[in-house]
Amino acid sequence: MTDEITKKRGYAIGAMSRATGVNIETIRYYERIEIMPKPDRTDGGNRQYNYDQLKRLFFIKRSRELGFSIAEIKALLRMTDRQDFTCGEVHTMTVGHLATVKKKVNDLRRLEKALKSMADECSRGDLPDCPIIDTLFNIV
Amino acid sequence: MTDEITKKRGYAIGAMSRATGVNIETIRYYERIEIMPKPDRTDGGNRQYNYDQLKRLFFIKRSRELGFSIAEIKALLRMTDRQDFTCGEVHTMTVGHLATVKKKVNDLRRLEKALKSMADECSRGDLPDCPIIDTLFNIV
DNA sequence: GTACGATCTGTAGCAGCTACAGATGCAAGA
DNA sequence: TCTTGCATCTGTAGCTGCTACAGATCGTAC
Repeated sequence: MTDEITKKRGYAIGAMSRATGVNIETIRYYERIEIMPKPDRTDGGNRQYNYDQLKRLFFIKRSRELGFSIAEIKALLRMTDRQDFTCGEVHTMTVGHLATVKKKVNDLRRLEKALKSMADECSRGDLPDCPIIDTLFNIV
Repeated sequence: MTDEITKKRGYAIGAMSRATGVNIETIRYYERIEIMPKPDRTDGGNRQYNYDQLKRLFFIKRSRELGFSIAEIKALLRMTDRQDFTCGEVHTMTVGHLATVKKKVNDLRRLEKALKSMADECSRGDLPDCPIIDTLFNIV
């Protein structure tokens, strides 16, 4: 945590952005879609965030990095906001998400294989005659 | 190839869709973004495709399944349309695409690991106390 | 006081579709 | 020939998750 981020004061949106690595525009977007709360404002109208909001933004950032969709994050945050979640529920969501990630990995690996075999067949020649194009163009 | 799809006649958009598995709306979208040509029309104004256009749509479908972006497909099609491509160029594009796919696979596998270890740590309990949420919420 | 960066709002754009509404086209059966 | 009913038409708006402006104001250091 840098000097400008302590638990004491409020943070401007730029400080939030630097602290979390979330783009300023994206922070405002998160407010608009209501996964971040409306923060306090200075007299002039600039946003002033507090420590809880910083933690929340970190939560969102990390969840996004883990591939959770905004809808999933909304569900997680709703649970934590209400404090009515159980560990089991969270586990279920995580495992569900894990399954979709696994599926994506599998899909991409098949795809990788297909691309690789296409590329391997190709002579890289100078002629407009290419097994890659042929493969893509021929109707099975 | 079904009965309605032969080289002889023209195909309505629905036949194209059934033959390739590409959504009707998507076919019209491909026309709009100019990766599919404007087809002939019946007197009443309905689209009538020919065999080349069917092959082209298959090409697009397959390329999309292989994860090529529309921009990449545009480039490939421009080359084949002009007949001025070389096999080497196509190979380069394919290998480039292969690299981004590999990177995606790696990213997703790291993600999968992280999710798995989070899920494994979780006791699936009935309490609102969850190591997953803790992990996501704690500021490092 | 002034300068200059930070922030403001509002809107439009990106990819790659998908989903309507409301109006026609077309083909098969009576 | 008429009718029924699915297929297709155009145009526009929506989806996800941002990002990128423009043009105005805020805030702070000198």
